[in-house]
Amino acid sequence: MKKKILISDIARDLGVSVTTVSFILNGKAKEKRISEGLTKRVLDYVQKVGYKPNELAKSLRTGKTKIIGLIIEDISNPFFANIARLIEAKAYSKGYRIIYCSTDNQPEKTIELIQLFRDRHVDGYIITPSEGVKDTIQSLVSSQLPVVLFDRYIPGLNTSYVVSDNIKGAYDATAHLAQQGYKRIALVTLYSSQTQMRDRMDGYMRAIDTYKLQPYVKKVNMGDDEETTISSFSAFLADQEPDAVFFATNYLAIIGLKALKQHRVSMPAVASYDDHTLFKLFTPTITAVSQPIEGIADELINTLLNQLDGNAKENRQVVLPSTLIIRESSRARTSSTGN
Amino acid sequence: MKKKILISDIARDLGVSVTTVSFILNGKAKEKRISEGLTKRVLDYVQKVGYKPNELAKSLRTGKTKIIGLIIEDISNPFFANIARLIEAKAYSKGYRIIYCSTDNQPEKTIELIQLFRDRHVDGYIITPSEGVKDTIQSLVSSQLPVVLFDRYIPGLNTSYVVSDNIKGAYDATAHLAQQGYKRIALVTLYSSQTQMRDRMDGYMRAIDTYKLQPYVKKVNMGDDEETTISSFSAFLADQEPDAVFFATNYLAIIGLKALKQHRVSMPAVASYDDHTLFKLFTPTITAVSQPIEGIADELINTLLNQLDGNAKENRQVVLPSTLIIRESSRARTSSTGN
DNA sequence: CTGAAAGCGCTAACAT
DNA sequence: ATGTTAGCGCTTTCAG
Repeated sequence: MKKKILISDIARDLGVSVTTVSFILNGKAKEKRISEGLTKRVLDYVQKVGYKPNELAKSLRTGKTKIIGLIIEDISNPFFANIARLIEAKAYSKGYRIIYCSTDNQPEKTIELIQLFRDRHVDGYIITPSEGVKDTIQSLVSSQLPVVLFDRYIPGLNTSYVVSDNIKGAYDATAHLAQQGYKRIALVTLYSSQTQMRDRMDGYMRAIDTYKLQPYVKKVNMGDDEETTISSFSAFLADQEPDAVFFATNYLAIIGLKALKQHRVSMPAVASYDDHTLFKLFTPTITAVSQPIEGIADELINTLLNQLDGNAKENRQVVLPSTLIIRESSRARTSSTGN
Repeated sequence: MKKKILISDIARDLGVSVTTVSFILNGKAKEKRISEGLTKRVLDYVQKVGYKPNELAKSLRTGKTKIIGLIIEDISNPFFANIARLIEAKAYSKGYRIIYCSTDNQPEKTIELIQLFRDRHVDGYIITPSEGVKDTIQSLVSSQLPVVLFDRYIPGLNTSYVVSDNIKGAYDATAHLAQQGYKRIALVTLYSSQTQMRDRMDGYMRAIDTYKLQPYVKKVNMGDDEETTISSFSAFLADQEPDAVFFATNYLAIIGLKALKQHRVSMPAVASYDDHTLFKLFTPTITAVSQPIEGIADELINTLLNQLDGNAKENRQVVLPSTLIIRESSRARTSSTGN
């Protein structure tokens, strides 16, 4: 149907040189002082025949693809999905396209994806680094490629990043539970030394210190199947009998809620880092630390575009505040429940 | 850090021609009868210096990118997100990469994305078509590009597609509600003439016919903000007083549940097309028609790979069965509720 | 078995 | 102001 039409075709048809057409097409008509008339004639003709330059050839020639690679932990987590959507929209308006992939937080997959994006010559990278990818990211940075990390960063690696204030967010949630009268406040987190997890633990511990409580920490394995995690968590509940539980991520909270629902133990107070649609609909509604999604997306794309434009003197390291959203699940502890 | 190394570099270093290296790299050593020894020597060297061919140049030359474009309605909907993940994994194992984007079901965005992918010369397309993109898809097909639609298809356009049995799924859910003793069973759906919506309506109506009930249909606008939809739905509930509601999609159900939760009307029985994590956690748990996600992903990728390999005599149009998952929200109607 | 060379479609010095 | 032309890095025909 559509015969592929080339820049040389349109040059020939119009009796001008390809250079002229190329200049006009790339908005250099003014700069190269090409006549208004000709410019318009070319543009109109291009429009008419529906000429589209071969982006592959263009990229090969210029070394630019106008593509940003977005490598995130899990596209099916609403937190990441929403950030992805926002970034996509913002990048789009700046003439960049996004291609994204999920890592499932697996180092091998992350490394492979970064390699894939390198092969495809993406212009810049936005990454939620999993553990064990320090070298790979390092090599990106050393190759002068624009990179900005988010949700977590890599200690000892000087890159740009955008994260939320995990310490304060976790502190606020824990302190809130303490203020509501809960005494045995547990933290449910992952076996993970990633910065966001470490910081949430830190925030939790600081609040525990402030209120002179005892810590109860349950760690679970990211990779385990849901059944295993549920029963392990249930065992923890039975064993430690916390009267409040703070989940370090929304997917941990969801698994926890499943466990609570299944095992019909008496419901402790609950709070979670990261918000989720479910939290507004669960009975009771769930208190959560909400990250500033829009702000994170803004900072990410601005930081990256800055680097892409070459205006990046230094790396930007942004920490944005989270907000505690208080819902039913952290209602003040009733005396009847206590002793 | 990494000096970009070219095929000519490795040819020079090894004292052979680029042709030889290229042949070896592309697995044509045997075919071209290049000595085992040389083949190994080249491969080892390539390995050692970490040579990576420039995929851009390769694509420009061969006209193949080994990339599949995945254009879906909404990556933040778990149904689509999960399918995307499965497709990604399967494509990956066949040497294809996936790049995906969301359309928000907007025709303009869909058309733009298809154009973008065309510009990037993706080898094949998997698309959830929004309304009003018939011509664009047509032009893809006419240009002999491998395309397979899913979740819905475009009537009057002969393409491959993979959908679930929407009529039967909706029929089953509605019939189930009827069998449980509900009399005023409402359907909540979108203003949309897309095939999946039309078919779900159809299935609902057939069940209504079978059980000699009256239909109650509420249509809402996809584009409206949540508030508007909630109040419009609440008005419908107050006005029509259905004793059971069947939602045509999971996001409609979620909005509906929010409305029910907010307005504290007496809870009707509820069922939804498409499952969702939330449905297992809501109180009551929500009955849902679950689509065979794995099966859909399998069929999609197989159909597309078939076309990519050129073994596609004809278009494949696959309809997969859905499964009704009965949960608490459709418990038999109690006499106390009735009259 | 291996090498020379012609492009894939485009951009941008360089020349005019 | 516009045309000529040399590549970007790779694959692949055609000759040895």
